[in-house]
Amino acid sequence: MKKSRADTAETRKRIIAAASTVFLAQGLAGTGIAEIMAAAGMTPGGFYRHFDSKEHLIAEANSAASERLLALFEAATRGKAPGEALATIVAMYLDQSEEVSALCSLACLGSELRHSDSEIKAAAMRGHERMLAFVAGQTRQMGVADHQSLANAVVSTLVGAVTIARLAGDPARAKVILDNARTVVGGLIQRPPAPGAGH
Amino acid sequence: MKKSRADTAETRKRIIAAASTVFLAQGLAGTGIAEIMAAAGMTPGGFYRHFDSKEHLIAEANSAASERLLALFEAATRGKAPGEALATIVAMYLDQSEEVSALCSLACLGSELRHSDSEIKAAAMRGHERMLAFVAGQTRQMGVADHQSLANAVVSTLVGAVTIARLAGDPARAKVILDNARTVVGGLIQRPPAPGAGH
DNA sequence: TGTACATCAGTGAACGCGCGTTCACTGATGTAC
DNA sequence: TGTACATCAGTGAACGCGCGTTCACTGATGTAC
Repeated sequence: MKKSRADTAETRKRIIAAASTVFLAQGLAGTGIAEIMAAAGMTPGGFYRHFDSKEHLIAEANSAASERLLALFEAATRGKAPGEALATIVAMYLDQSEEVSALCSLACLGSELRHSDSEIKAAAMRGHERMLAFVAGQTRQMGVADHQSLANAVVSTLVGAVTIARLAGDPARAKVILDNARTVVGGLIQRPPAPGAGH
Repeated sequence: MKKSRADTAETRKRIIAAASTVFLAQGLAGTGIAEIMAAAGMTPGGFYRHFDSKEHLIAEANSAASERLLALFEAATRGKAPGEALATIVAMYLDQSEEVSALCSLACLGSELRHSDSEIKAAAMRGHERMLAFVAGQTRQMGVADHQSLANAVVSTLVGAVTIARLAGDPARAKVILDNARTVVGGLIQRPPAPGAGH
């Protein structure tokens, strides 16, 4: 049952979309090819018509996830002033519903990606690069002196807070972690640290 | 070849110590029982005289890791003034050599722990609790208004920065991430945000 | 435009490897008398 | 204190399950003429 070229491309996208969702939710090791294919409405054997290995799919799924995350950031901040825009994405990312943070490979898969092959790590780091560039674009427009440092630290805080909050079984505990991160990052954005304050 | 009770207890500790090191370095899924036992100088079969399952060992290895991390923090800050003490552990944790951060379950295993069973997650969160208590103890003594919020955000930033830095294959990239976190956290400690600044 | 054939997406069973776990066995330690 | 026996830490081979991957097969699509 050969499919038309359009159908084939469509199927490939469907597999990546399914993989992206399931990997982020269940982890890399915790998700099997059969499960992903079932989520895409297919049987395991068909997988290898589209990808050479699970590793290759993981790399593509990560790229797709960062694509979606950045698209959300851009859609939510279009036309907003830099300060407001940054506050918006911080709030979105740290929202307890995890609608946004569940798309972030760094927070959902961070430690697992570290032990994956270099192609996968490179894809994940491109995601970090893009997120960082987005935040740094905001801090730069806000006129922050060392806008790169601040942007980098903000991204680290967001990723760390969500990583820990996802670990906490207790929603109340997760809320405290996310709320505190939001408060402190919010303060940081409104009143950036003086240059060289770290030493 | 039965061993004396002291020997048995010693062996158990040796397995936990080996497991703690190898798990943190290679990840949970990436480390087999046979490998841990070899690192402890034994063969796989002996494992089950000491532990019911890999899961139980993981929980104990995490507890041991947080024990060592906190012991390092305490040893390094003994007799120091709160501000100086906090700056010291931030610098230790964010050091690129990873001598200290390599002991932190949250940064090394964060996303993998999330999909482990609840006993393991509980052990990891006890580690977070202890680290948070240590940092909050410092910020409280420093007279920070909302010392709990600040401590929570500092811990999140440390964990996030190390998680991302470990992912980066490039040491220069890792250095930038760690340095920026140190600079911004340093500023935060010296000049804490005004209460309610986040909104 | 029609026809014959090659291509190839998808199926579903089977393979094979890795790894957690089990097991029969060994021999030194601890205990009962 | 000495002797006989039970206990049990550790060995190393084997088991068995899960999962990534392969494979023979199907049948619809695309292409050559």
